[in-house]
Amino acid sequence: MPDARIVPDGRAQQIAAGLRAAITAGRLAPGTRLPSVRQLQVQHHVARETASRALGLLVADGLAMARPGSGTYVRPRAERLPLSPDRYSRVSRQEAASPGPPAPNDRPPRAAGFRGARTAPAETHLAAVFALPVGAPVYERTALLTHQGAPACLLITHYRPEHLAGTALAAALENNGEREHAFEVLAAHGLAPAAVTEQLLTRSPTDAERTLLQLAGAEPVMEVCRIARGHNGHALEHARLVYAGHRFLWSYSHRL
Amino acid sequence: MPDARIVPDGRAQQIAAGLRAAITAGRLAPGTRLPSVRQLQVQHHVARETASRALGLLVADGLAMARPGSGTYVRPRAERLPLSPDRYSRVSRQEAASPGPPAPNDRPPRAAGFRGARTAPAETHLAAVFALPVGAPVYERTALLTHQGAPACLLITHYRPEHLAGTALAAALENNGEREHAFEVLAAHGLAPAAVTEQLLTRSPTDAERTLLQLAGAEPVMEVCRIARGHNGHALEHARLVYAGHRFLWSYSHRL
DNA sequence: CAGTGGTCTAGACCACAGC
DNA sequence: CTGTGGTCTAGACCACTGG
Repeated sequence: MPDARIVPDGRAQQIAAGLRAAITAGRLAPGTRLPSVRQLQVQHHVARETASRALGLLVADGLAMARPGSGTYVRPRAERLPLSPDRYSRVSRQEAASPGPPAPNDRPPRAAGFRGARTAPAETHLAAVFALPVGAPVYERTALLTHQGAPACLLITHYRPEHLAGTALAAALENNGEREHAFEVLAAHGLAPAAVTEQLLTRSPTDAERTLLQLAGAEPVMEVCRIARGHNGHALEHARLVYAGHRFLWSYSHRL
Repeated sequence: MPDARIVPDGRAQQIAAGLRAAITAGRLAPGTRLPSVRQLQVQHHVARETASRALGLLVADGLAMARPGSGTYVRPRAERLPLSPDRYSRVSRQEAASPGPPAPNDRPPRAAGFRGARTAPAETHLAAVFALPVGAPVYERTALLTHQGAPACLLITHYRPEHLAGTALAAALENNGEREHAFEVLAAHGLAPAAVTEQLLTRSPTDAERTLLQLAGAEPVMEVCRIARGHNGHALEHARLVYAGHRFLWSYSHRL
């Protein structure tokens, strides 16, 4: 029961602590190359394995990234981009007039990387959302969204097939992805969402997510399940988004 | 640039993969003791260190927990408790009539463990929220909330001192914590919140959080900054909550 | 090519759990 | 007391980077 483990000691932890302090204090700027395994080995009079473990601890913390064959580098710390439901209703007048400081990088993630679309059978959860029988066909789109040039979010979206199959809306969604939010495309085709519910959870990434989102060490993902409904309450869109958790900030307001 | 690392091989990874499959497939029930380091060593003809690393990978994944001197055990997977802003306005009629299945464990976390209260000087962010000069005194409460007997959430709450200092409200908040949400206590004293904004972010826990919340491996925390405002728009409460991220699910609805 | 991180080995010592 | 996980050592091989 006494499972304490307050603060583990050990040579590897000590070496890591020294570097960790230097990084968080800013003495080692992002992008700087850390001492190599062999340098740490002689500096601290430890075995190679121990020095390697010390750097491994920093990588696991997300403070550093290892590039085999090159070195271990201080990881740049990205600012968190706020995401709020306002972005669903706000018209994208981003590039309006002034190129001033108020809008440096507050553009939501846009599609890039792979994209795909297909018709797939609905599993139980999805079928319930759309009030369809299990196994009924649904229209599915997948995308990898990027922000500031880096992968930011995996996206799987589902639609009712009768809304999309062979319609202009489907083509519009295909050719979009770079410019405007899917909600704007839906609205332009007479399917404006009237309400959105979002469920958020945080967890460790899978191996696939870790590589696709370029996550380091123990950085978590934020998994968001979003359901958009029309004025009649029927589901228009079901989206499952897996964000690189360290790059965003989710903001919600509620009147009591 | 080609930083792929699709799926790392290595003996330790292979051994871990076998156990991981057995766990996720349910062949190894939660609570089961995994093979010991020395058993794995002879079973797979590897060095002790390698077998130890294999178990370490499972612990890092949150699939297992190591109890030194005893063994390594399959970690119980907790259900996620949904949290939605509804809980702020819902009257706590939990123990009303039927003890049926609809309300088994959907009670929000309640205070337990340490609690504290003091007056502290406001730092810049807090001062801005309360429209006070930096360094002005604010009333601060800390608590460790538990759910189903396990630590669930660290809580730091701030209030304007004139609302609390030496009032019945302060005493009520002190003596509460077990029964009702702080908002109900505030409302009972004429300070009913009219709007709430919440900012959520996910990150790796600090060492202190990892021990206080009994987090295993790479399990992330969800950090929530909540600001409750009265009808005049002035901040009534500022709360910073750090949840054990794997045990909850945050739910929000929004009308467009 | 020399230097990098990643991994494995065989052996050792420690602190702790539980009988 | 035996078995447990945790850690360190000294040495080795590998695949890779980058001049």
